[in-house]
Amino acid sequence: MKQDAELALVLEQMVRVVRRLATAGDLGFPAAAVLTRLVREGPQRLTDLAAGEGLSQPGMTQLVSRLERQTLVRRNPCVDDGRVVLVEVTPGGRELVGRRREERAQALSGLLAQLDPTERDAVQRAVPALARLTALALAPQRPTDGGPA
Amino acid sequence: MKQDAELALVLEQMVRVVRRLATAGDLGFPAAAVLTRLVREGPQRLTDLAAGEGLSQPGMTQLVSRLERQTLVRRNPCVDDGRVVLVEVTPGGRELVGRRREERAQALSGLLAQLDPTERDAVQRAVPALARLTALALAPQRPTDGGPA
DNA sequence: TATTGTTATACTCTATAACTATA
DNA sequence: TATAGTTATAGAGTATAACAATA
Repeated sequence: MKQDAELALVLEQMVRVVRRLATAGDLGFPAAAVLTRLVREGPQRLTDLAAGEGLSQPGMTQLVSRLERQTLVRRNPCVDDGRVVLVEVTPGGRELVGRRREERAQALSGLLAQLDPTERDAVQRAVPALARLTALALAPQRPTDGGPA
Repeated sequence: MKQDAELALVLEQMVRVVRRLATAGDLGFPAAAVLTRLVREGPQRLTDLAAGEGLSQPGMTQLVSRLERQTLVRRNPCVDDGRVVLVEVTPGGRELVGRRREERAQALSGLLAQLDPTERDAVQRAVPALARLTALALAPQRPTDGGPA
């Protein structure tokens, strides 16, 4: 369908837009995502972070090391299990997440303000559906399995 | 506004989704974008490609070099001006763009099929507005300048 | 032996600075 | 001198394979 192709194009443009929406701290998308997750969900094991962000475990080790070097996160040992590392956001990291959220909100509302009321309305009506769409796309997909039995 | 925050979240999720929508040829997002542009618009100068994709000129030199190594593009000299390089997609590159487009369309229509008719409708109605939104966001922004004089 | 995490290595993506070649 | 492009260098982001430490 033609609509699908247009939607695909718009989605790809969005990728570019989102990457320019917030730039505080000079963090890339994955670094910001990890930081945001730590703020939202509290300290986490490295393995869980990797799984949650769809990265490999070594990839997450390195990302966390970079964030640690910038003192945005801390590695804490786990008392129950000597193997696990609990990653925790620092006050500085928390503050940066807040600033990015601000930036993003500012930029976005500036853009929305330039749309016609009709357009704004169309976008807002689509948000729940788009949220469902992304949730479906990001859910662990098992094509031969219709879901939980 | 609360809606803005939700929209921002959805947009970020979209970034993840788009990156998983098409994987043929193992190309990253920028590589695929350059290739697609070359298919759509024909041979281009390196400088124009860099400007069009929002990369630095050296960045584009390297990206084009990688694509050339994979024989997805070719560098051609320009007869009018010995300094310029015209980058052209090869048949293999063109074919790969086609395959990726297929993949993406498949994945996307699979996702849309899982939405309710109401949700699908809401998404489709928002596409033009979202296109405008991304166009606004990606336009060269000069806050103190209302546009071409 | 299985799990958690790190190190080693390699590749893409990206920038700035310095350079070459052509106009 | 200005423009087009490349090379040098550095850093983020990502993967797989091999390893160490703990359970």
